[in-house]
Amino acid sequence: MAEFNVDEIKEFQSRSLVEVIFRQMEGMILAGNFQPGERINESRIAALLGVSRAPIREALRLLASSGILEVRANRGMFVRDIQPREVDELYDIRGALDALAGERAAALFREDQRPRLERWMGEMAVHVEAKDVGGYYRANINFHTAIVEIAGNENLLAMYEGICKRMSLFRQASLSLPGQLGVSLQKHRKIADAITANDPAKAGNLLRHHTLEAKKTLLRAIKGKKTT
Amino acid sequence: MAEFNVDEIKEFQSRSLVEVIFRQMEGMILAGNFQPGERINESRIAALLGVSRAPIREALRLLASSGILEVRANRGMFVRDIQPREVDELYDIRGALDALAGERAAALFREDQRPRLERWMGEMAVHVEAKDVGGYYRANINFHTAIVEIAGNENLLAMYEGICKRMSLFRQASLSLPGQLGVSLQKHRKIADAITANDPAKAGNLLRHHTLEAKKTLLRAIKGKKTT
DNA sequence: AAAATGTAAACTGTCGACAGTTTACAACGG
DNA sequence: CCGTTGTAAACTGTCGACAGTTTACATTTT
Repeated sequence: MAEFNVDEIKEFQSRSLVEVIFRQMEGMILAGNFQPGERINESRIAALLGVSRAPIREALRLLASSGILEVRANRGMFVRDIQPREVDELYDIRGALDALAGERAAALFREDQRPRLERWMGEMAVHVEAKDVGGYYRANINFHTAIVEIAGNENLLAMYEGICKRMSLFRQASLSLPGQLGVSLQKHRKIADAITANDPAKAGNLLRHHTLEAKKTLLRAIKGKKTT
Repeated sequence: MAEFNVDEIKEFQSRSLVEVIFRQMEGMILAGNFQPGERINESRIAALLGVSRAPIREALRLLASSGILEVRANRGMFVRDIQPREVDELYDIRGALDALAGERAAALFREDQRPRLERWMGEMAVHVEAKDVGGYYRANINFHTAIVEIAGNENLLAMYEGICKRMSLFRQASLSLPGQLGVSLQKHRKIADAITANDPAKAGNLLRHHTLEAKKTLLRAIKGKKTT
C-alpha cells in the first residue's frame, strides 16, 4: 500500500463521504497501489483519511460488490486476485456487450460523434508508433468505451466499465498486447468505419469477432509464459 | 412496508450479519413488501431486526449498488422505480447475455443436464394450461436462468440474475405475458432443442431473437395501456 | 384562504468504543 | 531442532450516541 491523494478528500460538501472514499480507493487499487491479494486495513485507511471506520466500511463493501475486493468473514477485505479462468469468463461477457454496443452505436451514430472515435484511433496509432504498450492499452479501452457511450445505454456502460476495471486487476492483462499492436489498428479502423457507416450488423459482428480473438491471444500468451 | 421474516435472522453463526440482512431485504423488496419509490427507514428496520444501524446501512448500500435501491444524499435509500426507458436498456443487455449463454450452453450441454431444462419446460406448460400468469413468469425466468447456469460462466450468471431482479421491480413487468402465453411455449421448445442438440449458433440466434421479441411486445403493451 | 416563516421532530451521516475473532509469537515439550 | 500449545496484540463486527440536515407542522403574514 502507498501514499494517499488527500486532495480530493476535501470535497466533502457535495458528494457523500463514502462516495469520495469509494472513488479514491478504487483509483488507488486500479492504479496498483495495492497488490492483488493484499488485505485492506480499515483502521489504517480511516486514520490516513482522517475519518472513522464506518464510511470506510460502506465504501469497501461497494468495492467488494463491484468485484474489486473480496470479503472474507472476520478477516476483512482483500484485493481480488483475478485468475485466468475468470478473465476467460469476463472476456466472453465483454464480447457479448461489445457486440451489442457496436450494433446500437452503428444504429444511432451521428456525424458529430465522429471525433469521439477518431480521437482514440489517433492515440492508438501514436502509441503503436512509439511501441508504448501501456498507452496503447488505455487508448484501446477508451476507444471501446466510446463505442459503448455512443450506444446510449447507461446500464450497459456501467456494466462494461465494471468488467474492464475487474479485468485490469489481472496481472498479465497486457501480456498479449505487444504481438497485437500492428494488426490491431487495422481491425479497429474497420470497426470504426462500420459504425460511422451506420452498419449495425457489420459493426456487431466485427466487434464480436475482435473480442474473441483478443481473448484467444491473451489466453495463449498466458499459457506460453506461465509467469506467476 | 410489512412484516419481517425474523426466522432467518437467527442463522448468525456462519453467514455475516450484513449478508443475512441483504438477502432478507432483497427478498422483501422483490416480493413487493416495499413499494417502488418508498423510503427505507434505517432505524425502523434496525429495531425490527434487533440490530444496530451499522450492518443495516452496509446491506442497503449493497442493494443500492445492485440497482434495487437508490441513494439520495441526506435523504436515505429509496426503492428504485424502474421506468420503461430503463426496461428497454435492460432488455437489450439481457438479450446479449441470453445469446451468449445459449451459445455456451449448447456447446457445453451434456445429457445429464436435460432434466434441468425440461423441468421448467414442464412447469411453463402447466401454467399456460392454468392461465397462471405469475407462475408462468417465474417458470420462464427459471428456464432462462437454467440455460445461463449450463453455460458455466459464474460472472455471467451473477449479472444475469442482477438484471432479472431489477426488471422484476418494473411494475408492469408481466403486462405483456397474457398475450404471449401460447406462442411462447413453442419458441422455448425450439430453444431447448437447439441446446440439447449442441447447436450453439442456432441456440444463440433463437435466444437473441426471442428476447428482442419479448422486449417489443412488452414495450408495445406499455404504450397501449399507459397504466400509471 | 393561501403563502411565507419559524420551530420541533425525525432521520441520516459519522464517530468512538467495546466484544469477539483471528493472527502472530513466545514458551514449552517432544 | 521441529511441532504444539497458550497468550497477547491486532483487527473486524457491532453497537449506542451525537451532529447536521431534512421534513412536517403550527404560526404568522398578506
